[in-house]
Amino acid sequence: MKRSEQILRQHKVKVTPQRLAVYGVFNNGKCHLSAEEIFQKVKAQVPAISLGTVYAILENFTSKHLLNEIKIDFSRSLYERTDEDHHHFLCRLCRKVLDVEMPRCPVLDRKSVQGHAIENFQGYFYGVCKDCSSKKR
Amino acid sequence: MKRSEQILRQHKVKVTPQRLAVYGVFNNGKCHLSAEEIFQKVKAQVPAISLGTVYAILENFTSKHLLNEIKIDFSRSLYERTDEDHHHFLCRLCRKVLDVEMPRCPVLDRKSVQGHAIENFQGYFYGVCKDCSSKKR
DNA sequence: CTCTGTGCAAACTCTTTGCACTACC
DNA sequence: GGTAGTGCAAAGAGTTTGCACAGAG
Repeated sequence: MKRSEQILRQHKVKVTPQRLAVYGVFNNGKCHLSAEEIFQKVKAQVPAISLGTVYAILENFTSKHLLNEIKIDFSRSLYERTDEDHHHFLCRLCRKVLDVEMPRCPVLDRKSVQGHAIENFQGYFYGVCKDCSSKKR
Repeated sequence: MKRSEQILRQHKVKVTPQRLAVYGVFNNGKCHLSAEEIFQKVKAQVPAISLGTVYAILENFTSKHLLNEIKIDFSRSLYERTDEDHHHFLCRLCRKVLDVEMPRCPVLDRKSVQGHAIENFQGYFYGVCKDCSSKKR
């Protein structure tokens, strides 16, 4: 699978087995993963990897816009591929984070607000998800 | 100033000097404060208060919708009065959090998305603020 | 009087840092 | 070969927890 390697190079990210493995974790469809989850998954491929390295790679990837850091939950960060365009929903009961597709808001296409240059936007919804509200009644 | 006391009671929050002091910290215009900042300000009025109590009060106030927890910055939470309606902007250079007034997006008035009940929304912009970009050139 | 809130300190979680070693380019 | 990445362990920040005492309703 040369594809991931190309993408890393396109983003001017130095290629290592650890980085390919971290990037590869996100290949299986849409997902939001914590550093710890990524660490566990990557260990299957690169057993010697350390959690510190995972954090270093995640920091590198987010600064190069390969990944987005999602801070919707109040304890840990989640990460996802940047190629997805949506908001996020956190259920206060089951703590699951769900993607929310919505009609694109015109403000999000703006390059600046009140003179401040916009590089990124995150929209977070909080509430109770469909599954949890149906369980209750 | 009986006003704060009334508001606390209206929100079914038991009134104590500590709680009045924490609530009072937000009286001076729009502000986003961290737990530590609130702790420091409240100590002026209630010297014996502890940081743990501040956290307990903040948790109580957010659950009763007296305050909003803002998790835009990746290290600590900020808190603000709920009566303000806006998004937030974090400057990646000076780390300041700014309010962003914008045309209200129609999706925000929805009570649910894809079957999930919405109780709260936070819109976070990331980038470089006006002050920092003017300093650079 | 009872139950919740408070103060204090220790514990916990997630993340960052320092340093020696490794390996991309 | 030089610079950036890695592994490990320890440190750090912010927040939570447990418990005994105090105070609101």
